[in-house]
Amino acid sequence: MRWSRIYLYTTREIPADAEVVSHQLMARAGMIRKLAAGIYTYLPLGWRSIKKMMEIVRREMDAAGAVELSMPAIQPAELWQETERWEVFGDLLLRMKDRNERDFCFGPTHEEVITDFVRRDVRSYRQLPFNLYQIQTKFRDEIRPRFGLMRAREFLMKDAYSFHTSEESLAETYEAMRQAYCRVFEDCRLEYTMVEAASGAIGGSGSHEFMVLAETGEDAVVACSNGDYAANTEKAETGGLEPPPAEEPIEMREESTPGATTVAEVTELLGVGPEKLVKTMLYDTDVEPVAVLVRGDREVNEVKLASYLGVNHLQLAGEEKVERFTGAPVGFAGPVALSESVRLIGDESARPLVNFVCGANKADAHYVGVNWDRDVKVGEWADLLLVGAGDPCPRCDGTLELSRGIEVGHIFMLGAKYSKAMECFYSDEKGELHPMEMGCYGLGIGRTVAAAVEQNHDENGIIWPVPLAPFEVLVMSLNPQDDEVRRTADDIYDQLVAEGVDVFYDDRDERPGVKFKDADLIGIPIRVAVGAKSLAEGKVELSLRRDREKHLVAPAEAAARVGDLLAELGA
RNA sequence: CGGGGCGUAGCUCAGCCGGGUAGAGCGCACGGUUCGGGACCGUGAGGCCGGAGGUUCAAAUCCUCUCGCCCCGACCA
Repeated sequence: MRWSRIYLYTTREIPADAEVVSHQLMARAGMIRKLAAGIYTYLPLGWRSIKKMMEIVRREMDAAGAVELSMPAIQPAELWQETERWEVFGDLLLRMKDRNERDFCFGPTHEEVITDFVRRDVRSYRQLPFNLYQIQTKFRDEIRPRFGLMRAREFLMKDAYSFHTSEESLAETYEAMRQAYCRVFEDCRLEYTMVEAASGAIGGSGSHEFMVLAETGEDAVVACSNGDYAANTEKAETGGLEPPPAEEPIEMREESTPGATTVAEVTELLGVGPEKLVKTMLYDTDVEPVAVLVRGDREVNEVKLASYLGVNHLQLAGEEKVERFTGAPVGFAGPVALSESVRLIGDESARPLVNFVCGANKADAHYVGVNWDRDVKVGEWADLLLVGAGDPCPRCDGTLELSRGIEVGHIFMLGAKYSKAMECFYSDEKGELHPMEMGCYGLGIGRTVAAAVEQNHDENGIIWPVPLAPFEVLVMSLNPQDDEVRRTADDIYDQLVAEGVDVFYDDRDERPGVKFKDADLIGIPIRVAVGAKSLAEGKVELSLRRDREKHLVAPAEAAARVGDLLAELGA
């Protein structure tokens, strides 16, 4: 492909709304352009990288026994009402009506659609298991789209769904998918990690996320320094915090703490450490108000809390509600003699505390010397802790480290959640009906490509890993008005094309400086520069985008040497 | 949805506080000089100042409403 023929315009300016480097560089390199919030055009250069990503995914899905199909993007409301997700998804669903006023949505995922047609076709255990996938445009009306392709509203995703007669069979396919995902991200040359994940609104038992590690990642992940545990912080557990030293219970008494509404202020005033405090967090849920007790120096994990309570929505109670439940302004809530209408749940982090401090449910006062059972009874204890760096590993004696990642893949063992709700049954050998066991496996195409840019760039532009590069080789004529230069560059380009090399040719009538800058920006891994200077000595220049080290070779050898370099890069 | 910010040339932005001829850089067109890391000189085109209403002799500028975009938060198969 020649630059003069492709539609490609780079820019020096960073678009005003591009915040993260992948968005900035892909926009500047003429790969993507925003049409509306979270909605992007993939320009020819960007589309080439996207297509490469899709081919890698197809190859691995096919190899793992999945079969490709394509389902509708527009889906009728009735299916979503069967699983109650028409309500659960809320505003995330882009809803629309057809001319007959029937409700539809633009599919954000396809569990309902696939379960619907599978239940029409599949009757017998003999037809199971199978695994179907598609690569398709999805739409989720995110509250806050951002970061270019990393968090778009309209996006490309590979989603696969498997159907089984048993959990064992599901586990087998789940494992095959897990390995296929690892191969995909390895094929892309990305630094990634697999973590245990919270399964969220989609439901199900087991779930893993694939995270590409990057500073700009929106998810926090923890990993044990010994490598035997990694999880999304939304779900991560700890090995249990160090218990406080044993003490004899002392008498509970009230202390005046005027204006001390934060843990820091209370501990300062009373001269105790924050780990001696019990923080009482009041939450509003769809069902009932809840008070969560957590050690003063720690935070509540709201995802764990929502999943423990089995609710979809939950938020910290507002000032008014806090006053209504505790009879005190925000900052003085405590479990002692708290309103009966509030469900009291203790986090395990607070359980071992003795003689602790907590709010007195009245303004400007805290209790000290509080003890469980004697002073306050907690009916429920649960793990609701947000893990932090340095916490003990739940699997070994290592400690947990925090890092950030971009969620590029997520696989779930759904179990029978959808098959039950939608009556997707099969009959077994005895003719008895059972709901099918299901798995689903998502992988963000555009997001992975953006993640690759996050991980592979420098101050001059993108440094594509070969598998995702829009082209593998760039030939540039530095002085196209010079006949010999142009002829030599043409020859090398033609030769590479003839050899089937994935080559791009900057044949534009531009100054060398412009071409070098553009070459760095679009980040094609191998560069062949043909210019009057080196050609006078009978040479052209080969270099890698990654190290920019120049190698002079005779024009006649250029194509062969490019082949060597490609082989070295494992293309 | 709550808090904050921004909509002015194709792009990035000044001008707005304190109302009075609409600007810069980049890009684009033309001419010339250049030609190995985003050249230089000259000339030029290009704007309903997001939209609607209001105040005023006069509005990019002040007021009201509205639409869009961005940031922080809540949310996220």
